[in-house]
Amino acid sequence: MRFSKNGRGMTTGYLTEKVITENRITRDFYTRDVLDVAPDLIGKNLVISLNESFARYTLTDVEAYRGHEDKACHASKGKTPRTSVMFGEGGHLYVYLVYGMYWMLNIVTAGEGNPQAVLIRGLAGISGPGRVTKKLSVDLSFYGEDLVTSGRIWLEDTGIVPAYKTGPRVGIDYAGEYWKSVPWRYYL
DNA sequence: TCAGTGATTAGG
DNA sequence: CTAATCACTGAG
Repeated sequence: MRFSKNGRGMTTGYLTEKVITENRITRDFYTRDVLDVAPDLIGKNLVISLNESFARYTLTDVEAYRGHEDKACHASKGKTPRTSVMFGEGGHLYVYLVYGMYWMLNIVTAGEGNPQAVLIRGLAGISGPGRVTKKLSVDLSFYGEDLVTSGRIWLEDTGIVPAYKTGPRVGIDYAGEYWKSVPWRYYL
């Protein structure tokens, strides 16, 4: 197998069964509370495959959205067709369009009936959630995709646990002072 | 600072 | 059906 490295945590190569299964993160990781899952995502690898090849990126910036009471969480307004996946089992993807242009990629956490998700805000070498999905060609076809079983997108453990920073979440002015200030953004 | 852009949602 | 809203980005 051949690999190339760009020096910023990204690798590419040919897709094999070994690549798909080795070091893959399993269900238990995702079915925990979002405030435990989100910081643990920093330093993990996101792997995405296109045709016979794949690319691997290190997660560097995420935000937690936590259930009914979190006014910034889309699920706080109740279950709708768009948000329904968030009410299901952790490990699936919640993908939606914002401002008519940008797909937002989120990982659902916790168990059924406990709507939580983590927004992927940045990867090594890619800043901004809209740029992440543009670079990875993630769109609505990834809605509901299961990171535990999918053959085209999943997460890998790296054995690396980097130190991270926290801060308030971005772009949620509508959520009110308290939810706006909660430090649920985790980043390198 | 601000326009672009269209799915989603609540409301009539 | 209408209209408001929006977990953003790039140009000026």
